[in-house]
Amino acid sequence: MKREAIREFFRRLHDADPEPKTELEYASPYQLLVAVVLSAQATDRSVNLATRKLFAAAPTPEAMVSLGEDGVAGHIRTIGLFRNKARNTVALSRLLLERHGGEVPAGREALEALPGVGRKTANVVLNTIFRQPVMAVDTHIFRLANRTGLAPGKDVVAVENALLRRVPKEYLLDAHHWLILHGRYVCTAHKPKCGECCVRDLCLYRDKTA
DNA sequence: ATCCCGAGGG
DNA sequence: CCCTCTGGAT
Repeated sequence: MKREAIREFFRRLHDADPEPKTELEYASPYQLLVAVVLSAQATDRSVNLATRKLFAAAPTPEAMVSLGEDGVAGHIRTIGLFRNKARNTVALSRLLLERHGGEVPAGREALEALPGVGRKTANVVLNTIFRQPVMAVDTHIFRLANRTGLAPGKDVVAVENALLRRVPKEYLLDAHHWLILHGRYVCTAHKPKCGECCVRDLCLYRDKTA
């Protein structure tokens, strides 16, 4: 996609949703971190159903450690990969208390040192909580970047770097959420809704059937 | 490359 | 039945 087309692409997403934000429910940086860890290979809707119960029982890292793996698992059983996620949630909470006074660290290295936190989760926290201009490339953004021709790449790191190079600076801070939301509701994996897409004319794909 | 792993949609 | 959902660790 050409430079001016990319600018127009984000201009339209901005007009449609001037202040995009995550649909994950959370009441603190700690809760956002946990919610993102739980969101791997799961829908936001199912994560929110689980975290409502989980955060009511354990709103802080101290309470999460007390609740324990089995206790956490009991609240998140309806999410896929729940055993790994329960283990990581407790271990991560323990590490936050030991190394960071129970606070969420603002650096990539410290975040990725936490169990269950990889590059994508760290980028979500850095962007959403600390408002840093980074790109968390998840399943939606990877698909959309390649399908539209916005920022093609073989793997997620290649797409991340392509986006950082190509997204205009003034849109970079919110680009993550615009792309996620567009991928979730319009540019879906199966049968994308090209008929109701505001950037269809800029897209490489342009579904023939819609 | 493989495993983890429930719910919802088609 | 199949695929997908804001991945990470081994």
